Amino acid sequence: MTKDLDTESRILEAAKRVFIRKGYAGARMQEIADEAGINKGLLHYYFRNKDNLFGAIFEEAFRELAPRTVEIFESDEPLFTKLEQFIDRYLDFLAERPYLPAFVIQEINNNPEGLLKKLAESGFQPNPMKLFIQIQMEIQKGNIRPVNPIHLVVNLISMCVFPFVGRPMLQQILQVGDAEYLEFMKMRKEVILDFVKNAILEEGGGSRE
Amino acid sequence: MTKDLDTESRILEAAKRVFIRKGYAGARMQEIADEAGINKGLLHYYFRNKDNLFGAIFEEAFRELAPRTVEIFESDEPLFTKLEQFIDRYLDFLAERPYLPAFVIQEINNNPEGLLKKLAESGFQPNPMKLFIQIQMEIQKGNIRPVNPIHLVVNLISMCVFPFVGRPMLQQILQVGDAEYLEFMKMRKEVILDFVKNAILEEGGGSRE
DNA sequence: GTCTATAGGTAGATAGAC
DNA sequence: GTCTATCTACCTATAGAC
Repeated sequence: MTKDLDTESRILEAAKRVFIRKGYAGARMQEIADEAGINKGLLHYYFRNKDNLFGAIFEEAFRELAPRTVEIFESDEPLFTKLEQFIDRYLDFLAERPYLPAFVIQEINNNPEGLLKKLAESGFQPNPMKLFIQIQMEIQKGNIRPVNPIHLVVNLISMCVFPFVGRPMLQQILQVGDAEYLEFMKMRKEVILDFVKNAILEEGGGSRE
Repeated sequence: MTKDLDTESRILEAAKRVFIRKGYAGARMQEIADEAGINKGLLHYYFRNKDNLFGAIFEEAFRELAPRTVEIFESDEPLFTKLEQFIDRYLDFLAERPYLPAFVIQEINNNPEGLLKKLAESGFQPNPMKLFIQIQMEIQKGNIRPVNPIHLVVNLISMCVFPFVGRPMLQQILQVGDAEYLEFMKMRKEVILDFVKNAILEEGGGSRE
């Protein structure tokens, strides 16, 4: 439990937990109040209504998640260093917030117009061009196989994020218990990096830088 | 619009659309009635309550989705034929029901106890062992690199499903419009198969059977 | 700032006419 | 089977005491 933070922070923490657990439509102001150890009235005192409270949570969640996701676009490192750092940091990040991506994706899917418009207005404009060009250069140099940069990035993100988003379904399909799944997740950094490297490295090919 | 089907089917079709669009908690019986072109009373006449109606939709959705997902476990084909067939059929299937996996995943995530229990009771018990053993055999024969079978299957499913589940987010990150994304999705069968093959084929290695 | 009480609206479910 | 009207419960939001 969050101890003696100020009330606003307690509300935000509680709201985050409830919204992530139930989604916007399934969350109840009463449940958030209970979880924060206060009463409903105070929720409306601090945040005028449910939309406002949700907006604060969603924006915070997105601000946490998005920079990590697009981090791979910004760095100046060589391609394989970049890939390795991205996988390493992103999986660490997700391991500490395993429910974050499913929450963000669910809410965007349920309300694409509203939420995506707000994100665009808030100036969220990632720029993947630098990475795409870097990949093209490596192809021209003969270091990696000819791969479509967009597909490479989508494959990478998919392999990192989906095991969190689709965890219950994957466990059901693969008939894997909780302990086994956690063990499985620990190995993924190495597995994904190997998988991607082997998929794109030119066989005879040049240097890895 | 669904034309002159019998009422029950019209309700099911409408409910499916609304539940998929809004999720269980966000869906309104009124909206389903409107979408079916009938009134609320009839919903309760055919399906006693919201839970019942949702149950019918979810079970149908899951029955559609799950066999496709685990289809890869059943076939008797050689490994690479199996992979190719799975990617081909699964992406065709998803292209016609792009919102299905996000819906199923969202509802399982929001209510894991209830829905997973029902699935287990309904006898959904996939058996991935045959595929896992087949992969091990190929490794022993030196045809493919030593890869953990679970990770291979998770990587494959992730690359197939996530572009549908996370589409709005991916488009936002990659700054890609609708037309461009559809174009991108058309290429994915080939891309995923190539990616996986290159990732796991032993370089010097043996036959591809 | 924090509480209790309650207003106002809406959603699911039922009753009953046709 | 299908409709309208209505009940009941719940949920968001507000009012007002402390």
